[in-house]
Amino acid sequence: MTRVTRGAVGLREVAGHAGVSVKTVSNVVNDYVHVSPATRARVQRAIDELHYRPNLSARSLRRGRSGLIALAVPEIDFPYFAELANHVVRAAEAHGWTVLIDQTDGQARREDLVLGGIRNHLIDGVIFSPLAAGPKQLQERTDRVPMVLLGERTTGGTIDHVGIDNVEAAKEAVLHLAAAGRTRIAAIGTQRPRASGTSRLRARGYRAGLRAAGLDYDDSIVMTAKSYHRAEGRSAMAELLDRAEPPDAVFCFNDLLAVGALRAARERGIDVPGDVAVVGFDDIEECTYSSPTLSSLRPDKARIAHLAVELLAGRLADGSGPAQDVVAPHELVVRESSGPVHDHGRTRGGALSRR
Amino acid sequence: MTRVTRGAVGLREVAGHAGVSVKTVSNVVNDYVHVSPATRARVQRAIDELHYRPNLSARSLRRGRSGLIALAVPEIDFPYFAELANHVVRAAEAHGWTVLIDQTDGQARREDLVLGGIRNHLIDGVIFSPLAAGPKQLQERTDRVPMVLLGERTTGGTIDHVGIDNVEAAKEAVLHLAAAGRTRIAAIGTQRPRASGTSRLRARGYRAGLRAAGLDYDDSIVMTAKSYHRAEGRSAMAELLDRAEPPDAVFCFNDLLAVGALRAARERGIDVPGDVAVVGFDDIEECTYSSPTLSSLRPDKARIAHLAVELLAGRLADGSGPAQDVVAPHELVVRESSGPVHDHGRTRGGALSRR
DNA sequence: TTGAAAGCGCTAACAC
DNA sequence: GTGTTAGCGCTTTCAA
Repeated sequence: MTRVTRGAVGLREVAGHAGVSVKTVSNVVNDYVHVSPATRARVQRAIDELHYRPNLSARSLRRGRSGLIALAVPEIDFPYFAELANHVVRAAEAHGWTVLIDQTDGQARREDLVLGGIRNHLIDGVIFSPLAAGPKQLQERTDRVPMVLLGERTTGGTIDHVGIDNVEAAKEAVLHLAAAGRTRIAAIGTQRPRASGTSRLRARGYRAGLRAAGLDYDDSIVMTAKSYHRAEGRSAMAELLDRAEPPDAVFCFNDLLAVGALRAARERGIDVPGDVAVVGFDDIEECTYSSPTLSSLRPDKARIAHLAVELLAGRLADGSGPAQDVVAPHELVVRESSGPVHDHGRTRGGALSRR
Repeated sequence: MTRVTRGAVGLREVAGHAGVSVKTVSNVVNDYVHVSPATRARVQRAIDELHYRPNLSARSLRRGRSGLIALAVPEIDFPYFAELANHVVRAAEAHGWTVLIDQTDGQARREDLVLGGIRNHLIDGVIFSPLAAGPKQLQERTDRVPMVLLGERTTGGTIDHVGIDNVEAAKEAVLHLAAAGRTRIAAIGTQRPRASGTSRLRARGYRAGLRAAGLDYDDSIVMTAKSYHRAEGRSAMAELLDRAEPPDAVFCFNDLLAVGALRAARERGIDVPGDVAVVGFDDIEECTYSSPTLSSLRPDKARIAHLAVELLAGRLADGSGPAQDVVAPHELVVRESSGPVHDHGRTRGGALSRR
């Protein structure tokens, strides 16, 4: 086959144009030290004139590193994941890495692709927030690409993990509600018994919180949510509020559920926090602007992203060593939805509530 | 240099294991037809046993196609861009493409990198939503990678473009407010005079709407916004409401500004829509759940994403042809924030408003 | 239907 | 400080 340039200008063309060898051009492109200023200038001019750009596929093949990492999340338009992605992109930048988004929809089939190394040798590492995949699938992966898991800690896992203490965080939320005098605290967001992920941990924290507050666990006010979208929170809350004995507080396992719950309350003229307090989880920006503003558990997303990227960096520098498990801090942020009930709030709540 | 396998298993190893040539394995991997079932089965078994995964960098280098497209947006955690990214990822999937996120922060320097072909030969195309880059920069790009622009149409551009009719959409929003009897309609979201992007188009539509409704343009109630974040909307609305003659309606150039505006109103006990109506732009999901729910202009995001991806696909199949400019549909969605004022709303609004 | 071999553009070992 | 060259793993032309 004869040389076909495909119209692309490569090192060779630049070298020819500058009257040097490809190696020298490569040295300039890669900012190597041992290039005389004069040569460097000449090469740089050739690069500019020919609009040369290195072929990253070729570089990646040769170096064995692509400078790409994948972020595999259920849905990029979930505010939590969008905010997290933002932080991951920024943290990755510090290493000169670009982030590639893998949207799994939380489907087992698509998560298996991530675990199976669908993008082998194209990405240097992957940050993975699994929904369907359980500990077994995670252990059995055959892929060699460094991986950092987000979300639930796979007990005894061999894969690096970054997360917050979900049980403790959920417990804090419930204790906060109890301390505010709430005695009938519902939960929205449990999932099918064997579901992996954070829902189980938050449910455990919810029960622990009730216990610590001396409150009884009432299965009838624990609502499952098929997904963590706003619509699910709305319908679950609607069901709770339409009961004969509605709760006086609700702990939602994420903020979208909580926003949906606020909506359901508003539609019924039920005052939050006057009649029912609401606490969410994730502290997405929407919490600060909803009406009422939404109390929430804030995981340190920037920290999580930073830690995940640094763990990857560590694996890339030195693949060996035991799996690490890093716990990022969290914090309860109290806002109107579970804050002190003001007089005018009470009055209005009383006037409007219970239709 | 001797063969260094780096521990990775390649076509060669599979071929050896299966007792066939490299070409045959390649044929199997690429689902070519002329492979006998027996051979295929044998090769497949070798692939499974060795956990072979094709090296995508090598494939990309050889084929000249990577299967990667970039989506370059200001911030991925802007709900509009997150939702758009979701649609782009799905649309790209239909072509077997993976999406890589480039976050520009709307900074000229970072947008120039996109235009300069920072990821040359690594991505097959780029969907770019510029903020800082003007028509000049866009025209002068030296990169050969197919690009589709989102947002403002660069007049007379040589680059494919997908967008909605921003002027018409903004006009509709204003006419809707006028039809509801509002006579003092403010705007939030203009930017510095020479700013590119959609803000100028929406400002033009705003003025056109006022004119069509027979209302005067009042510069004093047209608020600039440095960015399109919620906080900006809140402070701009606060300023408007604290005036001696506050507006009776506000058109915000995006939904985040509108959400911030709702917050400012709520903080002052001013009823929406009783005292002031609010309309946003983008129709992010948050609109459906805010209190009150938010009227908004809905660009068909799925359509935009689909069209952008298809334009790229067209360029990849046949690079030639004139630049295309496709207009996606939009629709005004009226919700509580600008809908009819109900009695109980009025009463409550009256009770609470103007402290 | 399968095999042999060239070469995509780059980096890095080695020579000068 | 600069040049020569092998080869990363794959696809593809050409031959068998």
